[in-house]
Amino acid sequence: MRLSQAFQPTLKEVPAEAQIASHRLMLRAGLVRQTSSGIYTWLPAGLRVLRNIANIVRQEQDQVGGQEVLMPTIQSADLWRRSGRYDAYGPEMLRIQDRQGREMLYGPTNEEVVTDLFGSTVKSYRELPKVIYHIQWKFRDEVRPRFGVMRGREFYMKDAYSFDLSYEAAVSSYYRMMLSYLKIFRRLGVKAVPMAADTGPIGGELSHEFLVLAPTGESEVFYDAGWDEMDWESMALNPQNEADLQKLQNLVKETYSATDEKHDLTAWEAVPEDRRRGGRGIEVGHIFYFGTKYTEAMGVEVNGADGAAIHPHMGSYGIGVSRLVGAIIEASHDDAGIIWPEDVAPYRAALLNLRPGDETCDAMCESIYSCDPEGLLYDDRSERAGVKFNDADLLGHPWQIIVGPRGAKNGMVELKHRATGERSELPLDEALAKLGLR
RNA sequence: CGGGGCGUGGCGCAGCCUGGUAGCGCGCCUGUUUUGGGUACAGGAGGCCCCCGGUUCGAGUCCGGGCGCCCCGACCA
Repeated sequence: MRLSQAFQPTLKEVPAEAQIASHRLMLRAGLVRQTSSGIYTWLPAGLRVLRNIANIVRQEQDQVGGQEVLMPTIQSADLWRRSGRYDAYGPEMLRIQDRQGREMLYGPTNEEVVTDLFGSTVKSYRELPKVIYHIQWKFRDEVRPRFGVMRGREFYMKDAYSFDLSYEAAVSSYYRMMLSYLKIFRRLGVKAVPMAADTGPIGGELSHEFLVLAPTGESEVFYDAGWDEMDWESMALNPQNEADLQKLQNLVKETYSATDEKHDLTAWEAVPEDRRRGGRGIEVGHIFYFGTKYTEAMGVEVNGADGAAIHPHMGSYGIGVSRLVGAIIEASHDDAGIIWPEDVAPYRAALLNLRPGDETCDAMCESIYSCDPEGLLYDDRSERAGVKFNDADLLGHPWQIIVGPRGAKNGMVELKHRATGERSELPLDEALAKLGLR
């Protein structure tokens, strides 16, 4: 993308409403604009990040057998009456009426829709287990939206639902999903620790939240240093292997972690003092096992091998995709701006032409740009070098390819790594090779 | 939902107490200048002062009501 043609506004000054780093940076870098309290428009760069995250989530969910669908945002109240949650959910649910006066709602979650969908299509035990998920906008009328997209009212969420024939199978699905989540967060470049959690209005008995550690997090967390030390790559747990899932389950049992609401002082005392870790965390995922709560309430059953009806056991698994944009920034930024992990960055590199109009610089930039017009943000504006440097740091692309008259006439470009600040001057070909552009 | 605060060009703010020509910085446009970390100078555009009502000769300013937004707390991907 050529920056001169992009819809990419950056702000020099910080809008007064933004209090925390990620919110300030998202506004300054032109990722989002607020349209009303807790509701945002995503601008091109922000949308790219949102999609990158969603794609990683999608790949990993497919990897563990997830089937992607797209359920609606608007749901009927009747469906929620069948589960008994229409009255239970409270004012957080946005309730609306259509022109016939029918009661509708903007979905805060999708257990009802998915359970109904499943029940109306799946009739035999042979079709289980199933994992159905979608990535869709949700609305929860929060009492107090804040922190930008971290606690918006409208938010983008991946929610998956598992259906199993037995408790044991459902627990396997639960830990398989946990494994998938651990991998997702690793790929997103954040450290998220699963912590014992309350089940809230979704109900159920087994539940973990995934928390990204950050000082601005809303929950207080307590965990065993073991979580910092686990080497998931070399453990290579296979989600399709029951023994590996058991291993994970044991690790979770043996390695303490909890948010303040589930904090267990007795168990905490058992953790050696020098291994106790605490802090604040941002909840970016939440998984639940809640058994037959919805399948029973909504009368969903399949036939077993012996012909007897079985209420499938369910779990639900959420990842706050839009919240993750904020959480990642919260965990990865400096005074100059955002520092994107490679896989979520809106562009893999910024290409800075320090002197547009200079024949050598222009020619070199054009040849670099043509390698990957989609993945490079080419700053071809007639701005001063300082402006370009500052904007590039603010936007936080993993790399900056700096082309100035000094080096260009010798066929050299400068490469700056945003995360380390490291700069090196390289011949053009070497630089391209290093970034995988050639 | 309880407590606090704020609404004035795109952004950050002053002006309000003590009513009388709507201001500053940044950004934007034009020109010159500068050319490796937000350059300098000159000229210029841009404002239902959140809305409604009241007081007054006169309201951004005072009074009443409403709306919006933010912050702190209790609640949640």
